[in-house]
Amino acid sequence: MPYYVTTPIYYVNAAPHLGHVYTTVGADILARHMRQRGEDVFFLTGTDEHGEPVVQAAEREGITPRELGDRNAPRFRDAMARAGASNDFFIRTTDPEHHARVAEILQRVHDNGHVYAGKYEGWYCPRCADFKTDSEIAEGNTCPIHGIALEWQDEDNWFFRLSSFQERLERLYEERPDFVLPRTRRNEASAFVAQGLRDVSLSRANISWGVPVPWDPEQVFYVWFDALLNYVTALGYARPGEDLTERFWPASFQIIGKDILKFHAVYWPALLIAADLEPPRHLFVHGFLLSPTGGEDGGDASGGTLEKMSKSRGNVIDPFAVIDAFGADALRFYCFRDVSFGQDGPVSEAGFATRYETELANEYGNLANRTLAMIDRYRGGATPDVDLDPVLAPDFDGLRQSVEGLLDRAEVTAALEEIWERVRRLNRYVEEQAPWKLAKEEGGAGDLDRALRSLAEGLRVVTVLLHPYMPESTEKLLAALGREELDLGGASYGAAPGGARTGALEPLFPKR
RNA sequence: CGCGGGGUGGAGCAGUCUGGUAGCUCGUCGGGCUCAUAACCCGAAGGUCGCGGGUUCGAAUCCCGCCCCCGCUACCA
Repeated sequence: MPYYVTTPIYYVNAAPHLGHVYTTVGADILARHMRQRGEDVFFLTGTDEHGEPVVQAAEREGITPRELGDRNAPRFRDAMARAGASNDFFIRTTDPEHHARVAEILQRVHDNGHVYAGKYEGWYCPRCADFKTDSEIAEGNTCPIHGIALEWQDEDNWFFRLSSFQERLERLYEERPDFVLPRTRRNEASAFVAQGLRDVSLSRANISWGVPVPWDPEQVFYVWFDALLNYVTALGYARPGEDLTERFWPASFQIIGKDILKFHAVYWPALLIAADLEPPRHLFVHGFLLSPTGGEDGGDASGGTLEKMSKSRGNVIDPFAVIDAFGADALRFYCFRDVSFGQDGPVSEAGFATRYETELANEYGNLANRTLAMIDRYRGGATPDVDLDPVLAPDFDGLRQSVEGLLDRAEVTAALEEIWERVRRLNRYVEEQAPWKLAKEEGGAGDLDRALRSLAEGLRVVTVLLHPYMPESTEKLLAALGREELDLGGASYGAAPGGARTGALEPLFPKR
């Protein structure tokens, strides 16, 4: 089955931060998991480079918008690679192929009768060459950027008949309750639509940085429309000489943050329908990573209050510093372990340190270490080729199916918890069996064989399942176990035979 | 004002859709073990699940009302 997963495209007017990494890794976990299931996967991320904020950011730095994009887009590309993203393509909205396809699709929307000429009215800053929304207007009706008085103006725009899609959208939410996940987000979107929709302006006359309107080249499309379409346009040119649209559209999962819910849950499906395209199968809306502020040192979540991380609040965690110090796997694990995917939740350096030490180092890393050490010590580095201990079978029975079911709904955190319960189970199993005692007992050899073989097999299963979360570490561990197969079909207790040669392994998550 | 969330032992959360004597992690206290990254395992203390009413044999879970916190309220890519 084709499986297409996307992240939002990131706006190049600022530097990559943890929020970008979070979204991308969430999508990456799904992509990697589906590849393990043998699905035909395409995973897209990229950058959004048009719009007024980019023009202004470029202005401040004395460069052109294109130069700003050319400088910052690679930063995002590199950032995602460092976080372990396995995206199949990286789109930039400045790609000429994207421009061509946006023009083509929106021309179709126009020809289908969903576009009309209208007047956009609002408070206008002549220096910004842009209209301001209520929230963007500073004290005394001035521009927050330039501090000058705003003028009430209107401009001739093209409008998209969003209002005419109200009924179709309501039906979409009704007929496909899982279109927007988690369910609470669907309720939010559906309630918003039920309040009634206004048409939205589709183009801008006063700015030239964007995709020109094909039937009115004096204007460019409003950046949101050009940006949203990336999910479709990329499929047209990601593989040279091949059009993947038929194969992968509609997208299986589009991962977004809750701040852009409206654009994706309302504008986006309407636009697609207007263009004779299908809405995506699922939108998954994640929450924000919150950070303690106002506490003494910001390290203790019990201190101040929790707020969305942002540079201006000075409460950001630098993901790249964490990756440099602990590795991408540790960061990936932490973000999806400590905060339920889909909800807001607090993150902190103290929380990271705790999870790293207690779970990655002590529970998982140490489990790997003691398992390999015992196989080496008691059996010369060969996993005994004997029958498995049936006592563990019930604990692993249905695990793979359960993880698959959860990840089918992008329940990334719940799936991780399922797996982690088995990591703990295996540590308990070691205590129950006490191989060090069996090794000393007369006639304990058979029991010891069985315990070591079962332990290695259980560890292999959880490691295969953990691979999407921590790709590097799990591959190292599987190599040390002598079973490198990643296929999810092998993620059941007893799927791999005994008799593997184990190898040496440095601590996966060394303590600091 | 309207809409959408949330309020669960010291901290952070799950459970609420599909009612059935409250669960997880961290922290605290006590015990066990020695294979292992002084890791691991077991046990204990600690909660009237925001408040009030209702439905029910039975409610954190369903219904009504109220209080407090957060987000959204249209072009924040």
